[in-house]
Amino acid sequence: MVKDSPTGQKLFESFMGLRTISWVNWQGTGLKASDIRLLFCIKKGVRSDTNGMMVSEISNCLHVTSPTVTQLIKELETNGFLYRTMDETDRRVIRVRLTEAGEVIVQKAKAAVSDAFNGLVDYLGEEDSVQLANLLSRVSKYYKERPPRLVEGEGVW
Amino acid sequence: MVKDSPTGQKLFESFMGLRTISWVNWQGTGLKASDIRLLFCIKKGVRSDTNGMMVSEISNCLHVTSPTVTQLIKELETNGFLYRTMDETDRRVIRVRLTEAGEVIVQKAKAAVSDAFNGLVDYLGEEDSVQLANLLSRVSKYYKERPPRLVEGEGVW
DNA sequence: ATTCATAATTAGGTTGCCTAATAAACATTT
DNA sequence: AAATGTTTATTAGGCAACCTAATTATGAAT
Repeated sequence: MVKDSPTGQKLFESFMGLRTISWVNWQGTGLKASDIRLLFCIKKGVRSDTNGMMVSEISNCLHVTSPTVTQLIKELETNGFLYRTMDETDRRVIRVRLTEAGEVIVQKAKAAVSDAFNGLVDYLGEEDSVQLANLLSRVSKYYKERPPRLVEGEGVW
Repeated sequence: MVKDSPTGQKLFESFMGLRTISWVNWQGTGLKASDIRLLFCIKKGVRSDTNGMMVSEISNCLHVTSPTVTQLIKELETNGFLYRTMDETDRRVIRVRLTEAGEVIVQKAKAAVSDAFNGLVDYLGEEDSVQLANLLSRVSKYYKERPPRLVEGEGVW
């Protein structure tokens, strides 16, 4: 028996309303949103990992499958924003790092993010913005801990 | 000169973390997420409009272009979940309404939403859930009022 | 030595949008 | 009334951002 939850419905509608928002205009970088996210992910991951990032680590970080990562990497490598090296101890593994050009793009992209989000933060106010970020983090955490149930049978589930 | 905004960066990361979440499992309905959103939109819009919804109204409601709406409608019409009629006073306009089968699917889908979101609402707590919904509404409103700046020239903008 | 598991890749497909061009009907101007 | 412009929906075609299944190479375990 499913509980009727107006709050749940409201939340659902709110999240759906965000679907088509294009948060940042990346045109200045000449790259696509998915490319930038990948570069951000590597920038972040390599700080604490001098070996460069594995495809599987990136996959986990971005919540996408490894074929998707391979695809993204391939394009960005030919454009010279990152490079791969073989892992020294496990030859199945490749290590991905930013090139100098990649670092430059990341800086540009960060500026674009600031520019895009300053307006929103001003609109919401600093306090509410922080709270929103925290709530959204909790939402992500919830879905990470509790992956969606799989369906079989005839009901809605 | 762009202000450095850690709050903006945090918000950005939080929103990006939501990207790949599949909020509701619609398999029980046999339809895709975009189909369900369209049916919800019509269900909502026709309450206050006995004439059925125009393509342009749906387009506005879902924040997608009218060719996208036409495409969605076409599929759902052949599946028998909605039907079109010509407007009586303006022959350019078509009016879209749910069929009985469409109404049934909408009810099923609403149950699926409740089922999917009850868990999240429990996790966040009722109060925080409501607050989150409100904050997200404000975000939507911000982007509706203030469409993204267009780019030209060489800077990040 | 064989079997199993893991890492990355290749190939091909789907979803969910988009833009540009077109057709039909309505509205406005001359 | 005719021409022009505008609005509505549609058709055609394309792209971004993912996915699954199958494959190859290597490493780990029995």
